[in-house]
Formats: sequence, structure tokens, C-alpha cells
Amino acid sequence: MLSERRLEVLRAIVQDYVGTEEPVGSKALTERHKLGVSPATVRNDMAVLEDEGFIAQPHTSAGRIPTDKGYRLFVDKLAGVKPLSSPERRAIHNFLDGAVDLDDVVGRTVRLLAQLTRQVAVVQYPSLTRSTVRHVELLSLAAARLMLVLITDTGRVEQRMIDCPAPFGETSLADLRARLNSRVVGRRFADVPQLVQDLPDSFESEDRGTVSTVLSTLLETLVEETEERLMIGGTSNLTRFGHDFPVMIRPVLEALEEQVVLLKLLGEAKDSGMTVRIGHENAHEGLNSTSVVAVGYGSGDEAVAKLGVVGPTRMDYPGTMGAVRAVARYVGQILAES
Amino acid sequence: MLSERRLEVLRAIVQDYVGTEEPVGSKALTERHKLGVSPATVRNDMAVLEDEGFIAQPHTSAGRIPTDKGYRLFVDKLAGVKPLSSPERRAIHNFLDGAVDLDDVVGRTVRLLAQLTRQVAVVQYPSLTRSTVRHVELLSLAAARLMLVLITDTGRVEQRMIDCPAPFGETSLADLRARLNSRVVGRRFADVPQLVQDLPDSFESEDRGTVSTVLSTLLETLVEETEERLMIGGTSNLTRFGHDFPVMIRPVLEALEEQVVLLKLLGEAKDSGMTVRIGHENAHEGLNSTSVVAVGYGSGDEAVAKLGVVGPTRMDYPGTMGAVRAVARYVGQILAES
DNA sequence: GCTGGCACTCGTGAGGACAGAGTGCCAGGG
DNA sequence: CCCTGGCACTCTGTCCTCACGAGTGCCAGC
Repeated sequence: MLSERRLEVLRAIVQDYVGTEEPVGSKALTERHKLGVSPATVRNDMAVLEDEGFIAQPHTSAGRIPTDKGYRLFVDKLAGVKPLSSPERRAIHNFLDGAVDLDDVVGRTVRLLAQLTRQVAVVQYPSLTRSTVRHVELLSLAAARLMLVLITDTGRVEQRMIDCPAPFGETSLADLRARLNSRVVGRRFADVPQLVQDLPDSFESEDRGTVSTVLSTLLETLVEETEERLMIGGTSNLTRFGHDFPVMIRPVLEALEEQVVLLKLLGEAKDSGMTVRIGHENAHEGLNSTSVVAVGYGSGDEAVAKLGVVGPTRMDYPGTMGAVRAVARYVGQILAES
Repeated sequence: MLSERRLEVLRAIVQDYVGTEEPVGSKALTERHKLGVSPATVRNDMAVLEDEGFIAQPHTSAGRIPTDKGYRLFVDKLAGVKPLSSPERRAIHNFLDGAVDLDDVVGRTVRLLAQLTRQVAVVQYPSLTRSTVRHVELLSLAAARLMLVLITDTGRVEQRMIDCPAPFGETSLADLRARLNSRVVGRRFADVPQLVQDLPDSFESEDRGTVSTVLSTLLETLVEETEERLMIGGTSNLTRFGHDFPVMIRPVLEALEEQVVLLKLLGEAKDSGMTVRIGHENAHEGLNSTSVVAVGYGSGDEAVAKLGVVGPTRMDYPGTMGAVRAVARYVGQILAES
């Protein structure tokens, strides 16, 4: 186990490196932090920390920089979550209140998060599978053409066109609409398939084809849209990456464009509590020099989706974690109210 | 007026510079293009072109690069629109067919355009003000709480919560729904306000307050959403910007994050026909070293929105213009079908 | 009006010297 | 046993200089 002071040295190295973005040497450390020991002692400690793999030197006779393992220790043991200042808290309220619909909530959240953390923000739309059905609407557009509209308790709306195998009367339509709603409203998406499977049986044979078509479209929608949507923002913060940003930025931009990658990234985060993935802990290669801070958010006690930020491993973890947590909580409240 | 050969020299310079991204000299020009004259002659021509402001040299004794004015002349007079190859055309079909809803259409379009042009793609959602109403739906969520759902002919869906001043019965609701739809379905959004203004008068006094609330929410939605939405993609193509991309990329990324800027950018494009804005022709400062190629698209003869790409002024104009035009046409078809 | 020749200008890259920062190690002292 | 000061060593980054080459502008001749 590392002594108390060595941990203190590691903390100091991380803090300085995050601030200056330059390898930090023993002398600078003793000057900027009250460690109470001489540079030589710090050098010994640093040698140990390097042996243990917490720090590394880019080249002989340069200062040290934290490794992923070093950041990991820092996050787990040495750093708390920094609560937001009250101006920041006010900013969250001002920014998120007055959102008119779900798109707006997500859009504002992503901008807010990017602004607070000065990093790339990623916000997942509330999941459909974990949502409940608020309403299913069926509209007749033409004799044999329907529109299916699906509304969730989180305000998300999906619609699909349906070409019916046979004309479908207004009364049958009203009937189907009523029966559908009575069965599925308030239920979780995941349960819908069983709830509707016997519906066609109760219709006249000439309508049965259409009813089946409608139901299969509904189920398809549920499956397809399990593939979640998300929104990202603050990509211009990538230019803050550091002096080597020209090399780093390309794979990161590419990864950010792949929704699949991002969804997997958020998916790997724990359902509750904050998850921090540092550097190579991220499965995706392009993100090997980034850290991801993610957390679930939801209207109630349960997470309906996740949000987070992507930034350089050299980031202000306490501040970032504080901002992410605060935003997630407030978004949860907003969703609960609407 | 410039002689035929001088124009030819300009064309050659533009083509070479776009290809190599390096200042092009007189010798290289005569080697790569059959101009039929010696380097010395080309040098004289280049001196003239430089006097006229079509080309410039980064420093004495380097080759020449086209200026914005040079690109302008190239686009206006020297370059056609390059039609797509048939594999590319097939790619468009494969990629866009099978889109399930409007979000999907726009999403696929943006990815496709980014891929074809290897630049940043921007696609505006079909405008509401120019759209027509397909259906207005009113759902009762609770005794005094309604949901308004607005569906456009381009497949766009907007919804709003409404808190009613007084409980509103199912019959009144059905009544309002029917009257609303009979008045506005098939009409343009811009015309809706006049069409509904006298609606409250025909209701019982106890319902009149709710009806007014619903209508004002509807009108609000129309106004708010005139503020258009758009989607961008292919930002990782910004890394293709050239050797000076580290400096260029930041203002561009920042501009791309400002929806307002992008909307203005697309708004400045002509309603019909392709618009190319080169370098400083763009009002926004951050985009002074980019060119924007934009074109309107629509389900019928009229444009309902615009799409385009943003790239370095040093871009392949004929190819880009060809791709943008082809994609716009095909998206128009898709929208017309749905 | 085109061409070949020539002198001139600069940016670029290689090579070398130098200062500065930082380290590792060691011997001495609390 | 741990800390400290000292010292030699190793790198990197920077600043020269210098030679090279690409490209130009100009001029005289065809």
C-alpha cells in the first residue's frame, strides 16, 4: 500500500497536470504544494509511483504525467465530487426551465452540459423499453392507409405509416383504437407484445388482416426504436484537448458520429451511480485517450436513460462529475413534472 | 476580359490545387496539363491573373493558390456540375430507401451527403410554415389535461401539453377535434390562424376557455416551430481540411454548433437552383475559409427546406455540387411518396 | 506574342551548439 | 529508517547557420 504522502504526491501531480497540461517535476511540485518535504524526497516517491504504474515520464528527464491507472486511483480514492457553485446551479435552472417539449429538454441539456464542463456532452433520449405507453393513436389518412402514433410517458412520440391489406371502416378503427388503448395504456413497452397478441381474434374476419398489420407495425416500432436515439453537443470543446489535439480529434470525432459506439459507451455505464471510464478502459479504440463520465437519469427512482460527457483523460474529474450529476438530477425532475 | 488560355490556366490551377493542396507553380502546370505553351508564358498569364485578383502567392517564390474570387470565377464560368457515377447513384437509393420516418429520412440524408462529399453535411427539416396540416389530434390525459399532436404532410410531428382552465368532457373534445380538423386539414400552416379564430364562439360558454387555450397553444406551436430544426453530420471530415486544419477547425465547429448561424446560412441560399458561397462571401466570420453549397429540396415543385454541405474553399466544386443536387432530388422524391 | 535564359528571393530542412529542466543516485545527518 | 543536499547525466527544445531547390520576374531574341 502506498503511504499517505505518496498518495498526496499523486494527487498533486494530477491536479497540476490537469491545470498546466505539462509534465510536472519534483521541484515545481514542492513549490506549489505544501508537502513539507524536499524535492529529493518527492523524487523518491515519484520513482515508486512510477514503478507501481501510476505515473510515467514521456521521456527521460522530463516531468511525470499520470497514467490511466493513476487517474483511476485519483478518481476512486483521492477526489470527491465537487458540488456546483450557486451561479452554476442557477444556470441549470434558467437553462432547463422553459423547455417546451422533449426534443427541447434534450437539446437544452446537451448544450448546458457542454457549457458547464467545457467538454463534449452526450444525452440519450429516454428509453422506450423502460417507458410506459401514454396513448396510441390511429388516424385514417385514406381508405386503406393509416397512421400510427405512439406517445410515451416521457413525452416521446413515434409515428408510422401503415398500408392496410383491405379498406378499414371508421367504426372498426374507433373500435381498434379503444381496445388497443385499454390494453396498453400505462403499461411498459416490454409488456406490450403479450398484451395485444390475441387482439385480432376478436375482430371480424375481413378486418383481421388490417388489425394484424397494425399490431405488427406497432411491435416493429417498439423493436426498432429500442435502438435508442441520442444527441451530442459541444464538439468544439474538442479543440481544448491539448497541444496534440490535431492527432486526437479525428478518431474522437469519428467515434462520436457513430451512434452505435456512443450508445454502447453509455450502455456500459452502471444503471445507478456515476460511472467514470478512463482512457483504455473504454472499449472503443478511438476513445483510448478520452475519459467518459456517465450517469443515469430518470423521472422517478429508476433511470430511463443516461447522459454524460466525453473529454480528455486529463480532465477536471471532481468538477466534471459534479456537473454531470447535478444536470442529471435536474433533468430527472423536469421529466417528472411534465 | 481574360483570354481563353488564361481561363484555362486558372482552371488548371484550381484543379491542381484542389488535388494536391499545395501552391502550384508554372512548371508543374505545363507538365500536368496540355496547355501547349511554355512555363514562361504561363508565368506571364499567372502574373495577369494575380493582378486581377484571381490567384495569390502565399509568399514570394512559392506557387499560386486561387483566391475566393478565383474560385468564384471557376464555379461560375469554368466548372460544370459533375453528374454522379452510377455506383454513387445506387448508393443514394440503397441508403435512403427504407427510412421509416422523417427523423430517419433526415438522418440518413445527412450521413449520405457527408459520405458522398466527404464534407460536413447540413440538412434542414421540412419547414412547418410551408407545410400543410395532415391531422390535428387531441387526447385527454386527465380531467383537465390535454395533449395536442400536430402532424404535417411531410411527416413531422409536434406535441404539446395543455392544462385546461376547466374540465373538458369527451363529447366536447370529440366535437372540437372534428371541427378543428375539418377546418385546417390540408391547409397551409400560415393560413391556420384565420381559419380557427372564430371557433370558440360556437362552443358552450363553459368550454370556451378551454377551446381558446387549445387554439392559442396551437398557434404558439406554429410560431415557435417556425424556428426550424436541422441536423448536421460528417464533422469528422473537418480533419480533411488541410495542413492548417488545427487553426481552422475551431471556429467552424463553433459555427456549426450554432443552429442560428446554420439556419441563416441556408436561409441565404436561393430558393431554387444551387447556391455556392465561397470563403468571405459567407457572412459568418468563422466560416470565412469555408465554402457552402446549398440547395432547396421539396416533395413537389416547391422547396420545403434546404440542405447542403460545408467544406474548405479548396473543395471539388463540380463533384460536390453534383452530389448535393442528386441527394436533394432524391430526398424530394422520398418525401413526395410518404 | 511566345520562348529560353538568368539572376534573385524565400521557405525548408539538416546539422550543431547550448541552455534548462528534470532525473537518479549517493553519502551524510536527524 | 527516512529525509536531504549535492552532483553528474540525459534529454528536449530552441536558436543559429547554411545550402538547396522551387518558383518567380524580367529581358532579349525569334
